[in-house]
Amino acid sequence: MYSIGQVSARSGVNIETIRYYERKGILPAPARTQSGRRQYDRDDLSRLRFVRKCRDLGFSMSDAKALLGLAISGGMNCGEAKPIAQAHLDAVVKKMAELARLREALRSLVDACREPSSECPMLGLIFEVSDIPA
Amino acid sequence: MYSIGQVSARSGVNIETIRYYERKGILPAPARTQSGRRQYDRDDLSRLRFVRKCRDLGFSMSDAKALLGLAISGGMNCGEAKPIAQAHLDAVVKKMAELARLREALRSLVDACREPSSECPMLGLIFEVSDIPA
DNA sequence: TGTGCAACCTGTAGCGGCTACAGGATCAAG
DNA sequence: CTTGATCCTGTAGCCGCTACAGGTTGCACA
Repeated sequence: MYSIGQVSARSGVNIETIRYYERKGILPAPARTQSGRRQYDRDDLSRLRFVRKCRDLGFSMSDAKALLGLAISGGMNCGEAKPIAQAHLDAVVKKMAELARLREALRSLVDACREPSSECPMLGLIFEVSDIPA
Repeated sequence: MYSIGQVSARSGVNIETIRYYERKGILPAPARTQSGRRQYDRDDLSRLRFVRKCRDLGFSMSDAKALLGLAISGGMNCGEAKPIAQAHLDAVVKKMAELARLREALRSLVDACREPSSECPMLGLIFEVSDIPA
């Protein structure tokens, strides 16, 4: 039996965040002591760590909730879990492509500022691109 | 002279977003007609497009505000603009590295689900990693 | 047994960057 | 003169937390 402070320390998840997960229904509400304090058991801790791991992997909270549900409900069926992970993987790959474009655009802007000029070419470029066509 | 709808169409920025930028002080408040409607001139439109371009480049709103300020205030000095862009570029590169790690982790999880199994290995892996050490 | 402080509780508000209303005023065309 | 598009303000919601305020417990030590 752990207090919220203890599961926080053991999971690396902020106390406020744990309560937040509970409020949002990501985690089931744990038992309470007579005075109303949350009391977590080993399974509660495992679930919290699972959610934390999902978040570390970049899954949304609703994905984390769904995956935890699948993991808990005996099933553990790839049929449902894999597409969630695959979709997230696809999103990550897509995001990386976007960032790569951004990086190149930023590089060319920063490179434009090689020699010190009173009229910053970078700012000029941003203005140019946004010049009035019509 | 453009209405807010016209600058929205010409800049590709949502009407509500334009008003939001004004509220947040990113853009200066434009003139108004007698009846209180916003009236934008060419410069207003240029500024809006500049901000939009900054946002497209992934700059934060406060960066966009700062860059616009530098671009407007005659100065256009690289000395102030370049570090902002460089810092953002660094952040983008860092973010890409994070995403690359994520992508590999997700790939190995998804790959674990090659052969159909009733006990999804992916979910097992997430649980494993979050197993109770102490 | 008192006392002091750490840890807990609930509820609410804030962050960034929008988006989406509600409920009203105004404009321009038919 | 009516209709419908466009505009106005103000407020609330989204995500995933984080940070309070203001109150109750639990526990160690004198």
